[in-house]
Amino acid sequence: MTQGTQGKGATTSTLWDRTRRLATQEILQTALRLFTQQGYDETTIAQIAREAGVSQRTLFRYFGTKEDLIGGSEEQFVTLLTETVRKQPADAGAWEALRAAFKAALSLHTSPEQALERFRLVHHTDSLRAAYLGKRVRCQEQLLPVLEARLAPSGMDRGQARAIVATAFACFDAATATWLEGNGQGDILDLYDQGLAAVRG
Amino acid sequence: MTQGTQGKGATTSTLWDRTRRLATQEILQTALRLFTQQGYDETTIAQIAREAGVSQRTLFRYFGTKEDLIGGSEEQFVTLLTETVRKQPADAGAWEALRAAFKAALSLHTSPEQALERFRLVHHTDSLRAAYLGKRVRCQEQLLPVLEARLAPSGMDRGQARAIVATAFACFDAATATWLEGNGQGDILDLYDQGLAAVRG
DNA sequence: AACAAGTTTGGCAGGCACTGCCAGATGGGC
DNA sequence: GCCCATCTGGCAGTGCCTGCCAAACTTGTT
Repeated sequence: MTQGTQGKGATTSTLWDRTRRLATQEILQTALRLFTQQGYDETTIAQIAREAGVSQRTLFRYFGTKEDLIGGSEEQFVTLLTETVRKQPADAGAWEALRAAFKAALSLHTSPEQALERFRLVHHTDSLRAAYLGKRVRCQEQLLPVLEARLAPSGMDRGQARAIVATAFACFDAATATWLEGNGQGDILDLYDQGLAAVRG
Repeated sequence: MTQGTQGKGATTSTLWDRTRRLATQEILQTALRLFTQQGYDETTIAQIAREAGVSQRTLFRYFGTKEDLIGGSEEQFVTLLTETVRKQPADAGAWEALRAAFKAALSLHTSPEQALERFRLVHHTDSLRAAYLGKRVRCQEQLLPVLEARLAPSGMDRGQARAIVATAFACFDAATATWLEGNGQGDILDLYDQGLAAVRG
């Protein structure tokens, strides 16, 4: 609805878009800084807005909720996951496709340190964790139809496909939890493989 | 903290406790009725309190949050699950123990119709679902140490145990989702078995 | 360079969940 | 019947979030 005549231009040159991008980054950085400094619940929207130099009203226009100030948008995440799965070779099974999707998702983080910091924050804050889990199940639901095609040849019904997707995400979560417990030691994907091996063994 | 000199008496005779129990039921019923009638988000605490005949302040003393007005307390749930697992015979594997725990949890519902209604409500309301998922992972975490003993002989480490517990819960959730999709057709535990079979190949 | 049109912003009022505080009502033990 | 412990209700206040409207700004045109 915003820019209709943009075609596929690489650098969106309009001043509005640039300012918007800057403000987004500024807000996001400020929020993350304050959250890690004094805790999520102890940080108010008013404070973030003040220190980021925008009004509360504008902040809420950029990010719908306080929880959104943590991670990339859910939409972006869903797109990445579904596209990655879709791009997998036709002969790849559902498990491989899901693994590839997780790998792609993990590569979004700029550094393991930042990932650790973020995971820790989400993991230790009830409201944040709940919000994350909500996004997670919505991702699962979006992924289900994409994977059903890959599972139909094996004679799997919808319910079983759902169980497989849910299991993959569960093992991914378990892997990040274990990774977190070890303060970022090792590779999340390795932990994921080990967990899945224990389950499917 | 409330009654200390109660020992293990069956009928708590104090008037206070009886009134308290009555009020709890009244509030719970009113809330569930209003939620199903007009939706969770469209129902305010003020309305529930008014129709249940208590003040908002008292309602919040009985139930800490609006989400708590839906299901049994998290504590009760955790206790049931852990106790059930603990009571399983020593030679039962982790998977059987978890299955038994889910079976026990399912038997808490008074009727499949009520269970369906409740599940539907939780499933369709974002905030409720997020709260439920939060409780769920906390249950997982409490269950982990109980199951670790059962898994140690197989040479499973903590991370793998976590993956197994997470997978069981994931398949349980997938089963309820499928059950919900079929409007309560079939048995949740059967769906759980089918899902787990698909996962464990 | 000024103008018209569309978009974004900020401030205000308000709703809702939730909490701390304090006075008043109520049940329990003597 | 009395005192103490507990519970209740109302009030004010915080924090997240939304709708609304006027002011400021960007853009394309003349």
